[in-house]
Amino acid sequence: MIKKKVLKIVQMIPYGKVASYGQVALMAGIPRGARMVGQILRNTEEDILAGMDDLPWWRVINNAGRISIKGTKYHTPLMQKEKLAAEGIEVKDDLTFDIEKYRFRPSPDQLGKMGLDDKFIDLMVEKFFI
DNA sequence: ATAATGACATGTT
DNA sequence: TAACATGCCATTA
Repeated sequence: MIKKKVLKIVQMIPYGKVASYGQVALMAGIPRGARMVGQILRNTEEDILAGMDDLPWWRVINNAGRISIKGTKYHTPLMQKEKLAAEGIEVKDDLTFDIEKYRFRPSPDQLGKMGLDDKFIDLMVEKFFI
Protein backbone atom coordinates (compact mmCIF):
# COMPACT_ATOMS: atom_id res chain seq x y z
CA MET A 1 0.00 0.00 0.00
CA ILE A 2 1.04 3.53 -0.70
CA LYS A 3 0.56 4.49 2.89
CA LYS A 4 3.05 1.99 4.18
CA LYS A 5 5.68 3.04 1.69
CA VAL A 6 5.26 6.70 2.53
CA LEU A 7 5.54 6.07 6.25
CA LYS A 8 8.68 4.07 5.64
CA ILE A 9 10.27 6.92 3.72
CA VAL A 10 9.35 9.46 6.37
CA GLN A 11 10.98 7.30 9.00
CA MET A 12 14.20 7.48 7.03
CA ILE A 13 14.53 11.24 7.27
CA PRO A 14 17.41 11.73 9.71
CA TYR A 15 17.45 13.90 12.79
CA GLY A 16 17.98 17.53 11.93
CA LYS A 17 16.98 17.07 8.29
CA VAL A 18 13.77 17.72 6.41
CA ALA A 19 12.10 16.68 3.17
CA SER A 20 9.28 18.24 1.18
CA TYR A 21 5.98 16.48 0.61
CA GLY A 22 6.79 16.20 -3.07
CA GLN A 23 10.19 14.75 -2.30
CA VAL A 24 8.73 12.11 -0.02
CA ALA A 25 6.13 11.31 -2.64
CA LEU A 26 8.79 10.88 -5.28
CA MET A 27 10.86 8.61 -3.08
CA ALA A 28 7.76 6.59 -2.34
CA GLY A 29 7.22 6.08 -6.05
CA ILE A 30 4.42 8.60 -6.53
CA PRO A 31 6.09 11.36 -8.60
CA ARG A 32 3.18 13.75 -8.29
CA GLY A 33 1.60 12.59 -5.10
CA ALA A 34 2.59 15.37 -2.73
CA ARG A 35 -0.96 15.86 -1.56
CA MET A 36 -1.29 12.22 -0.71
CA VAL A 37 1.66 12.40 1.61
CA GLY A 38 -0.07 15.13 3.52
CA GLN A 39 -3.27 13.14 3.57
CA ILE A 40 -1.53 10.10 4.91
CA LEU A 41 0.32 11.94 7.63
CA ARG A 42 -2.89 13.57 8.72
CA ASN A 43 -4.78 10.31 8.82
CA THR A 44 -1.99 8.70 10.76
CA GLU A 45 -2.08 11.09 13.68
CA GLU A 46 -3.90 8.64 15.88
CA ASP A 47 -1.46 5.84 15.12
CA ILE A 48 1.35 8.17 16.05
CA LEU A 49 -0.22 8.92 19.39
CA ALA A 50 -0.85 5.22 19.86
CA GLY A 51 2.83 4.85 20.53
CA MET A 52 4.57 4.84 17.18
CA ASP A 53 6.71 7.86 17.99
CA ASP A 54 9.30 6.91 15.42
CA LEU A 55 7.38 8.70 12.72
CA PRO A 56 9.00 12.15 12.42
CA TRP A 57 6.05 13.87 10.74
CA TRP A 58 7.45 17.27 11.66
CA ARG A 59 10.40 16.79 9.28
CA VAL A 60 8.06 16.99 6.32
CA ILE A 61 7.29 20.50 5.07
CA ASN A 62 6.30 22.02 1.75
CA ASN A 63 8.80 22.76 -0.95
CA ALA A 64 8.77 26.49 -0.26
CA GLY A 65 10.34 25.78 3.11
CA ARG A 66 7.20 26.63 4.98
CA ILE A 67 5.26 24.70 7.61
CA SER A 68 1.97 24.11 5.91
CA ILE A 69 -0.22 22.40 8.42
CA LYS A 70 -3.06 24.59 9.56
CA GLY A 71 -3.66 22.81 12.79
CA THR A 72 -5.47 19.57 13.46
CA LYS A 73 -6.92 17.90 16.48
CA TYR A 74 -3.51 16.86 17.74
CA HIS A 75 -0.93 18.93 15.95
CA THR A 76 -0.48 22.65 15.43
CA PRO A 77 1.97 24.66 13.33
CA LEU A 78 3.57 25.87 16.53
CA MET A 79 4.20 22.32 17.70
CA GLN A 80 5.96 21.54 14.47
CA LYS A 81 8.07 24.64 14.84
CA GLU A 82 9.12 23.58 18.33
CA LYS A 83 9.96 20.08 17.16
CA LEU A 84 12.19 21.44 14.43
CA ALA A 85 13.80 23.94 16.75
CA ALA A 86 14.65 21.09 19.11
CA GLU A 87 16.69 19.60 16.27
CA GLY A 88 18.54 22.79 15.56
CA ILE A 89 16.35 24.14 12.78
CA GLU A 90 15.32 27.67 13.63
CA VAL A 91 11.99 28.42 12.04
CA LYS A 92 11.10 32.08 11.60
CA ASP A 93 7.90 33.62 12.94
CA ASP A 94 6.28 33.39 9.54
CA LEU A 95 6.85 29.63 9.75
CA THR A 96 9.48 29.56 7.03
CA PHE A 97 13.16 28.65 6.96
CA ASP A 98 15.87 27.75 4.47
CA ILE A 99 14.83 24.28 3.41
CA GLU A 100 17.81 23.76 1.13
CA LYS A 101 20.11 24.12 4.08
CA TYR A 102 18.50 21.17 5.83
CA ARG A 103 17.06 19.11 2.99
CA PHE A 104 17.58 15.36 3.21
CA ARG A 105 19.69 14.46 0.18
CA PRO A 106 20.28 10.71 0.11
CA SER A 107 22.88 9.47 -2.34
CA PRO A 108 21.72 7.38 -5.31
CA ASP A 109 23.34 4.49 -3.53
CA GLN A 110 21.24 4.95 -0.45
CA LEU A 111 18.16 5.34 -2.59
CA GLY A 112 18.93 2.04 -4.24
CA LYS A 113 19.19 0.36 -0.89
CA MET A 114 15.85 1.83 0.01
CA GLY A 115 14.44 -0.27 -2.78
CA LEU A 116 13.82 2.69 -5.00
CA ASP A 117 13.38 2.14 -8.72
CA ASP A 118 16.12 3.47 -11.01
CA LYS A 119 13.75 5.77 -12.85
CA PHE A 120 12.78 7.42 -9.60
CA ILE A 121 16.39 7.74 -8.58
CA ASP A 122 17.05 9.57 -11.82
CA LEU A 123 14.19 11.92 -11.11
CA MET A 124 15.56 12.56 -7.64
CA VAL A 125 18.97 13.40 -8.99
CA GLU A 126 17.51 15.65 -11.64
CA LYS A 127 15.21 17.46 -9.27
CA PHE A 128 17.19 17.68 -6.08
CA PHE A 129 20.74 17.62 -7.34
CA ILE A 130 21.93 14.88 -5.08
C1' DA B 1 -19.22 5.10 -11.60
C1' DT B 2 -18.78 10.04 -10.52
C1' DA B 3 -17.44 13.81 -7.86
C1' DA B 4 -15.40 16.12 -4.03
C1' DT B 5 -11.41 16.61 -1.01
C1' DG B 6 -6.82 17.83 0.61
C1' DA B 7 -0.41 18.86 6.25
C1' DC B 8 1.15 20.00 -2.14
C1' DA B 9 3.84 21.96 -6.47
C1' DT B 10 4.49 25.34 -10.16
C1' DG B 11 3.81 28.75 -13.29
C1' DT B 12 1.56 33.30 -14.04
C1' DT B 13 0.02 37.78 -12.56
C1' DT C 1 6.90 39.11 -2.72
C1' DA C 2 2.33 37.40 -2.60
C1' DA C 3 -1.99 36.03 -4.36
C1' DC C 4 -4.28 33.13 -7.78
C1' DA C 5 -5.04 29.45 -11.03
C1' DT C 6 -4.30 24.94 -12.58
C1' DG C 7 -2.49 20.31 -12.29
C1' DC C 8 -2.24 16.16 -9.26
C1' DC C 9 -4.14 11.54 -7.75
C1' DA C 10 -5.31 8.15 -3.87
C1' DT C 11 -9.27 8.12 -0.81
C1' DT C 12 -13.87 8.72 0.44
C1' DA C 13 -18.66 9.72 -0.03
